Amino acid sequence: MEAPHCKFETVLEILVGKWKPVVLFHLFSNGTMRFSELQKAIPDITKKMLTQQLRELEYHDIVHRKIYHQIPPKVEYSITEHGKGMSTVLQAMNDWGMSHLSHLNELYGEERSVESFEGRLDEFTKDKE
Amino acid sequence: MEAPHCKFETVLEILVGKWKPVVLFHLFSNGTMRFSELQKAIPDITKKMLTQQLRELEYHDIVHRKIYHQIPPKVEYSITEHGKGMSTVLQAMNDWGMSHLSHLNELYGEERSVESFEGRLDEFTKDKE
DNA sequence: ATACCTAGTATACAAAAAGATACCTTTTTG
DNA sequence: CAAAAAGGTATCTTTTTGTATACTAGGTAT
Repeated sequence: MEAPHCKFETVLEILVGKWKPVVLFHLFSNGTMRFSELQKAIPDITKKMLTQQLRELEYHDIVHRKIYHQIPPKVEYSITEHGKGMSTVLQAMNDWGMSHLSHLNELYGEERSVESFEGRLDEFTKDKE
Repeated sequence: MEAPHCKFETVLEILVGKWKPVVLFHLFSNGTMRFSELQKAIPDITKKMLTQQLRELEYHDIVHRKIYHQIPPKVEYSITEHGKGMSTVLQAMNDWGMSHLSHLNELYGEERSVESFEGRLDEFTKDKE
């Protein structure tokens, strides 16, 4: 059975936040991106949220922030070496996540998607046998 | 560099929630547990929260709920077969998480812990460089 | 002189998640 | 008759997250 001996919460700490997955996705895919490029890539995010999520990732040394002292300002973000080490974990999460999605499809039918989880949950919460 | 091609969010969906990690930890460790045993194992959780987290895990077919139709009621929770398949992911998260913790310790000093992340973040948010 | 550029910050507000507390069920025990 | 037992639900309040909007800095182009 292999009980995991706790502390996967550390990874959660890093990834939790509405926009962190997308931000990471873009940085992992594109390498180095400016603040404004990230904004364009994630149209619905506000500056405040983008800044916040980036700062949290920077705190965990997942993302590096390079400031060019110019006017107008230029700031580039990229995945740190330490951050790259997380990619195997993300890959593992991704792979199992995919198979989990098809498992959910088997259970609840095809008209499922990650976004519609909540709606389904309500129905489910009602007692059944 | 190996860019993870997205959708690790599915795993986040399952694990996010203040009490999910602890609940899973106990179920993975102890096998089958009654509602009240979980409550005792996690003293600060309220019934409402425990129920909610369990229902969400049940929805994802990670946790199974077995009802004994007795008075007083008896309900047992356990990890499903599908849920056991997640243990490798949790293990990966756990392992990298541990190394990440020591990395943080190198960066910020020993008086660090998972719980004190936030306090540190505030200091960090202020511009540096 | 004014507008524009980028990468933010400040402030106020709305929405979502979590906490506190009380109540319900049905049978057995005192 | 009242209390206890286990596993909840209902309702309300508080806390945490996220959104919307306006504003800033300092130099360049018009």
